[in-house]
Amino acid sequence: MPYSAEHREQTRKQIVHNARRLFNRQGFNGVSIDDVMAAAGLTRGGFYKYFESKSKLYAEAVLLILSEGPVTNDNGGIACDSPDFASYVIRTYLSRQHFEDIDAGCPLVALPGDVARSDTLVKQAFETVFKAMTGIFEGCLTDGHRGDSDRALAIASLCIGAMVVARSLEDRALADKLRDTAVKFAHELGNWK
Amino acid sequence: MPYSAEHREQTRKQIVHNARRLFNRQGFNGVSIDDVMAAAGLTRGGFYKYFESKSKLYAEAVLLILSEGPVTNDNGGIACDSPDFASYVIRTYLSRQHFEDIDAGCPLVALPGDVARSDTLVKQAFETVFKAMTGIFEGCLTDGHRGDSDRALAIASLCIGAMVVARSLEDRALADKLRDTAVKFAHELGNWK
DNA sequence: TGTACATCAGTGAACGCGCGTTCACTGATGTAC
DNA sequence: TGTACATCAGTGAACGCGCGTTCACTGATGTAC
Repeated sequence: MPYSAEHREQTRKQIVHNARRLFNRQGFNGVSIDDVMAAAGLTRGGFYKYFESKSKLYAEAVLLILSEGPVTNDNGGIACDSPDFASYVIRTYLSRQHFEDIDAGCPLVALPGDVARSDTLVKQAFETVFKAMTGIFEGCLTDGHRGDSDRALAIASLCIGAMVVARSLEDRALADKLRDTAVKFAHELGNWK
Repeated sequence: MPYSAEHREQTRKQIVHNARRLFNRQGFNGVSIDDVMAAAGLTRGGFYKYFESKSKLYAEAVLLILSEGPVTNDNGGIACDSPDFASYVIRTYLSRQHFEDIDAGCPLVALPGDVARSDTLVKQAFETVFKAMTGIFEGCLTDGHRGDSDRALAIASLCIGAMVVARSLEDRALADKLRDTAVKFAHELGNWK
């Protein structure tokens, strides 16, 4: 039994990690298996020792935001069902840093068009991430809005929509305005300060 | 001078028209020039008699929603600065028909990821369409919100975000709920009934 | 009215390239003895 | 402790295919005479 299971796991992680970065930046069709493997320090041929297909890798890369995203691992020290937490998430999501950091950014922003044209597995991965996001917002609703899952859907849609559009505009000033505006109205919808 | 100018214009229109349909469904990389020309009843070789590059065609196809979209040509007989018109646009935009009619749908929904990775000209086309949409909403704001361009940006982001995500989900019921919810909150944000 | 012709819309082969996937192989590894 | 070996991670050539773009060409057209 040569090579440890740990070695295999490590290599696999390297591949998915780099795939996520590349897919986020270039989209599904813009990234080749060569690209992914080279970024992981390997060559083309070994890919199918780890993944059944490019599509399966894609689905896994989309899910990576949940385990390696900025929000899940680091709550900024705030209780995860408080208005402050919602505010923190919104401001982080719509920050200039997230706008620019496409590599490690949210796949909901970088890949929706791609995903709409992909297979079931990929859409399910996308859905899982989206539900995680709306779940966060729903958990932070208080007062008369507690448990208002529709409201959480709307807030998430607003945040995602604003970022998606912002990244597709040529006018940087308008993109900035769009982010700021979305922060403001997301707070308004959630009744957060 | 063989062939009329009209003939040339007609052929050009055929190409862009089919390109729009195909791009909306398959994205930039998913459509080949062969595909576009074949759909227009022509062959590959003639393409460059009409367009400088695939990218230029893409930009033009994105803009087509403005002249051939459902909203501009047919206002449903409602004054275009009234709350009723805003309501009509929102309901049309988030309708099941628009959800399913990807071919003739809004490029803001079908292509944002693609566009973010495209060149300046394409992003400018995207921006033009987006501004047209926010302009409609802004024109319909009344009462205390008149001229509140930020509010119009937020409403547009919400509508676009909801549709973009809805198309990328596997769960059809959740997609439907997302559309309905966006209709509700877009009305709320615009203070429209 | 009829015909020769310049124009240019449209053709289809070709160029150089990259893709996803397969496969026979090499060689590093930890284990058994 | 040292060595032979089974395992399998990783290699790189190959397959069959499609891409964006170029180009020499064909042939339908309306015009000039």
